[in-house]
Parts: sequence; C-alpha cells; structure tokens
Amino acid sequence: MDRIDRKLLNLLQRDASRTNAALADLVGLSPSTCLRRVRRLFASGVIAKVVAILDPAKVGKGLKAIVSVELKSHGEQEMRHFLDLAKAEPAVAQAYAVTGETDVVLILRLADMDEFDAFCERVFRDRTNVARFYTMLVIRTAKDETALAL
Amino acid sequence: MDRIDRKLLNLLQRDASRTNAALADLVGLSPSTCLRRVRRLFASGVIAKVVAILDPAKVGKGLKAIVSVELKSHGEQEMRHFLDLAKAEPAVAQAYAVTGETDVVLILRLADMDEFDAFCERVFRDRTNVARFYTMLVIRTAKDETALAL
DNA sequence: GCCGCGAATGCAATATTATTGCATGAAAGT
DNA sequence: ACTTTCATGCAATAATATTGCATTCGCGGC
Repeated sequence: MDRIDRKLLNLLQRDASRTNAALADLVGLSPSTCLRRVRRLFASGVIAKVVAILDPAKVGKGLKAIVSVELKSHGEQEMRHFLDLAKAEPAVAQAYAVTGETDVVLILRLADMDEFDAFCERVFRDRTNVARFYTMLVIRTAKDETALAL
Repeated sequence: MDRIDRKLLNLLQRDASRTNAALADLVGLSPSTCLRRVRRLFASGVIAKVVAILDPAKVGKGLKAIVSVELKSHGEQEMRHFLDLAKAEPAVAQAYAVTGETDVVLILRLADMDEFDAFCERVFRDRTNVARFYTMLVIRTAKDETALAL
C-alpha cells in the first residue's frame, strides 16, 4: 500500500466508473499495471465492493431521520434482538450500538412522515424493549460521503 | 421507471462491478437493452455515481463516532459557518443540521482516540460557536447500507 | 559495493465487453 | 384501422480489459 495505491483508492472512492486507461493516466501508470493494482486491492478486501449511489430525491426517499433509542433492558440478548429488528427494516440505512445515554442510533431514509409514523408504530411501540426514543429530522445535509479519508 | 428499472437499481446498488451481460441476464433483457436502461438511469441522475467502498478496518479507520452538537448561537450564519468547518474535516463522513435539542449531528470515521481528541480540540474547543457536544462511540455496526430501499 | 532474487512494470497480442445501426414489434393516441 | 413513438433484440463494430513476456527496479545477503 504505497502512495499510488492510496491515490487509486481516493480516485475510485469518488468515481469508480472510469475506464482503467483513464485511471492509469491519472496516476501515471500503464493500463496493465494499474489494473493489476486495482485487482489486488479488490482481492485483498481493501476495496470491499463497487456500488451505484442513487439520488434519494429522485427515487422518493427525500426524508432523512436520525433516531437514538434507549432500551428498557440493556443485556446482550435484548440488544441483539432489537438490532435484528431494526436491520430487517428497509428504511434503516444504518444501525449502531453506541456508548452514552442511549443504546442504539438509527439512520433512516424515508419517503415522508407517513412512512416515519408507520415505522415508529412498528419498531418502537409494539411489544418491544424500547424505553424511549429521540428523533432528529435532518434539515440540511452538509456532507454525506461514502469515501474514507486516507 | 418500471419494475425492471427498479430491479436494475437494486442490483447495481449492491454490486456495480458486474458486466452488462451478467446484469442483463439477471433482469431478463438483452445486453443492449439493459445497457441502454442503465445509461438512461445515469443520464437522468437517478444513479448519481458509481463508487468503490473500502473496508474501514483495512485502511486504519476502524473507529466510528456519532457526535451531536449544540451551538451557542443558532442563526443561519453561525450554522453555515460551523457546517463549513465540519465539512472541511476529513474525519467527518456525514454532517447534518437537524431538528431537536441539538443543532448538528456529525458522523466521524477515525483511526483511534488520539485522532478523536485532536479532532475535538480543533472543531469544538477553538474559537467556535459550540455550546456543548455529546459523543457516542460506535460499539457495534449492525447495518451500514449505501443502498436505498425501493 | 556487488550480486541475485522477487516483485513490479510496460508493451503488444488477445480476449472480453460495451456500444451502435437497424429492423421488428408493441402500445397509445387520433 | 392507421400513424407515431418508443422499447426491444440481433448482429456488426468499437472500445476496453486482460494476459504472456521481456525488462527493470528495489532490496537483502554476501
């Protein structure tokens, strides 16, 4: 993992739809060498996957919410159970067990408030283990990067 | 945007490294038609970009933190100023202005606690507008999807 | 300091894959 | 029923990725 690999990763994290030749040019390598490096980064798992990122607004998922959840019972079993429940929800983009006053933070991507309402009904009110939850609706997205800083 | 487009989007959101022929096969179209659809989704902006997703652990960014921030002064100017400050930080993966008791939520990706310490020093302590901030370290990542549910 | 070893490189040939022209067929409106 | 429009599949073509091979580079042992 030298300087060129890092350069490749930075480029691919922002745009992986480039041709190998274009990529090679940007890092100053021949296409074959460049390709071999990229494939090595893939094979070693440094590059986990290549995916398409959609525009949320254009597919009717313009509403984002961050919800922190406090569970009634904090044991491992209950925690796992709740996380599994959350994981199964399509609206849940990210689910984390965290330190601090609350136990879990969820990041949701929804169509509208009706969908949020239905989500809460399903995940928080039902026969679950939730003591309280605190909702923060996203007003403005200043940054939303999939890229890691190297 | 019919059923097939949605199928394509779902597939591409999980793996965009497939060949067009493989993709065509999965949705039951000829390669040429399939490609034309994908290109249309690109051109219309539904697919915003195609990117490589790295394994955080393998590039030394194994620590994740969620920080909610309350500003001293809540005006538009101050808000924008703080968000710009946050945006400029490489460790900040996501930055949101939100409703609720706090004003901003940051999601950080860091190497270790030292980096977190340095980050706080820089962003929260300095001559900034921060009244208080509340840190939640991520213990377990149950879900971390870039894909939107369609 | 020199030698030898393994890994990385670039070139060129080859194999894969994407892309386009074209003709056909289906659906919507007149 | 007729026209227009648009999506489709096929086949030819263009672009791109991939591999074999000879060369060079960097590095540790001698």
